[in-house]
Amino acid sequence: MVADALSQIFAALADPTRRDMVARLAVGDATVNQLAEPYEMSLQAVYKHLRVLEGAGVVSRPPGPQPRSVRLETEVFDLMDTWIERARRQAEERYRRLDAVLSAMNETTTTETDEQNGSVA
Amino acid sequence: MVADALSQIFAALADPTRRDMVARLAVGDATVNQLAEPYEMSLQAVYKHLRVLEGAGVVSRPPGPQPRSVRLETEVFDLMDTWIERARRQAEERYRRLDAVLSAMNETTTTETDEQNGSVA
DNA sequence: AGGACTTTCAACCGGTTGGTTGACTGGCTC
DNA sequence: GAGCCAGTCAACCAACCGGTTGAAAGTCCT
Repeated sequence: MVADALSQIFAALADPTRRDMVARLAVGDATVNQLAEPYEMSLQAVYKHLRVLEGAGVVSRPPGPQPRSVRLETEVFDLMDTWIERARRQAEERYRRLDAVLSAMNETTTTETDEQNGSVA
Repeated sequence: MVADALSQIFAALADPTRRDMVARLAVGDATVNQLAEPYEMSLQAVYKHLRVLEGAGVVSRPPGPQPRSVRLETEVFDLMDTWIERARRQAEERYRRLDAVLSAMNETTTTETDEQNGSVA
């Protein structure tokens, strides 16, 4: 196992319950019980989710007195952003290049170009 | 199942092979065979990955002549960004607020006071 | 029509996941 | 030290995932 960091982060955030926990933790730290309170599932299930988030580095649990706190670890956002923005930038750049090529072709060759497109799903 | 869009997107990107496909598709469209070429796995396995990406809306396959092309669908990046940045912003704002409170406490009350807790409703 | 190639479906397998229940530990407070 | 409460571990289960193989459609070109 020990999947790479990004895989773990994305996988951790692929669950709605876990995303909700993260959203709530962004507002403020919480204990396991506070975290579990809104959900229907058992406390143990929440704890398991927590361990997934912790394993992905999305969350940390500084040791402390009885009601241990859970804290959001915001660096993972940077990791995701880096990957996402890289892909996005490359794609956009490519589209720009493609447009350039197309318009260049349009200028030089005045032949017809019936290009019908209807994307969108 | 029809899990919500974000869950599907995150889950799709949680696999290294799939992320690699996306990275390569950001550079340019490809056919399934071209996509599959670098990997050890069977063509069918690649196809399955493709369907996951397609199901998440990360990728589209406009109908066309025999070697069908696979195209990256960049809108999903916006969806992820929106979620990520919202969480990040809230967390940062909260830390800023916390810092303000702490420094304020440091200034006004130079004596007693160990009121340190960060709980949440 | 035949043949090659691409695409897709289906069944199967081992490992992981999300959830359950039950039991156990660790600290605090009487 | 008894008891409670928060947190944790372990076993189990059904469902899902990533991969395989085998077979069936399409689709294109002679």
